Amino acid sequence: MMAGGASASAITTLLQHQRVPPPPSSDAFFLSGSSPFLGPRAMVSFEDAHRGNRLSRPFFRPIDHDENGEDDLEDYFHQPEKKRRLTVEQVQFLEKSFEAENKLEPDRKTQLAKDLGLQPRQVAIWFQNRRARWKTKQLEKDYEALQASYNSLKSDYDALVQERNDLKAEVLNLKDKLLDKGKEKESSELSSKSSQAPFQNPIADSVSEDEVSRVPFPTCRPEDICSVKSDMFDSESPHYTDAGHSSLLEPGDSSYAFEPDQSDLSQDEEDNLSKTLLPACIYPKLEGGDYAVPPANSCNFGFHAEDPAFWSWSY
DNA sequence: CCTGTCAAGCGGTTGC
DNA sequence: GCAACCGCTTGACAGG
Repeated sequence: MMAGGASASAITTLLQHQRVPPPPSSDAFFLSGSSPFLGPRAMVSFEDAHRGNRLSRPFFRPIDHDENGEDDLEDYFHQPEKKRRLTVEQVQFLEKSFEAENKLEPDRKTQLAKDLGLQPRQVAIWFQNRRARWKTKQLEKDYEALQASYNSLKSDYDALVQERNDLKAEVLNLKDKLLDKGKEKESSELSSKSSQAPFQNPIADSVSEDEVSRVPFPTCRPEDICSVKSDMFDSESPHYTDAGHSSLLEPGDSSYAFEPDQSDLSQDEEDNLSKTLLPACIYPKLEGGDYAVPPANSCNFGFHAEDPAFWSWSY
């Protein structure tokens, strides 16, 4: 934190080149006298000097204005307020002070005001505005970070969708082969055991063709999966568990940020996806809402694409 | 003339 | 109740 006392000399050093004509005599009371920050464009308000009077007027006329006699002085005090920017040096010093501490204690405010030749209220206003600007920039940074995170997750998600579609096609293909095998077996058994009840293919009877893609996962036992799965899956893939589904994909709301091909996703799946794909790190707290509670490792989806527990949820 | 920036105004909120 | 703060807005000003 920058002590106010140390600032005066720094300011003097910084601005010893800047000399400003004295203000109108009637204003002298409000000035801190020798401050080198009384730049030509500095403006202070009567408001603080005359408490309660909201009419504000500049203490200083810009240096490029002529100052000729009482008429001008009269005009000066009756002109509507003209806003004047703080000098570069004033702003520099305020910036340094802001970097040290973006909150303004009363003591520091009065010291800064004295050092800079400003009204304390001006210093307070400058800090208010500066905090607002800082917040705006921070929001922009956060937005950019969110955007980058979103793009990354989106591309990951798209890749996974593509992969899932490929796998689904492969499963369909293998199911067709199973059906063919079943029919062959049925015909051979019919010929050899014509007196017995006909073999019933569990898959063919329980799943209609147009619903083949919606076969509930429990009908597909892990060993079945292992037997039909492609070499895509490592047979030593570590953790197939029945609990895998629920632990990875928690129920959630339907605030889904993406607009992917959702034609074959159930609402629950979409919700789960939204939870999985939008972790807390990119979930700023929304007004009146709570943070979503994503899986702890959801930044990488919390699972490997090869994990059967993962790919099973979509079938 | 348009637009961006900034000091300041104003109303609402909060903490003491 | 008051002071400090915040969000939003206004008005002056500068630069393209």
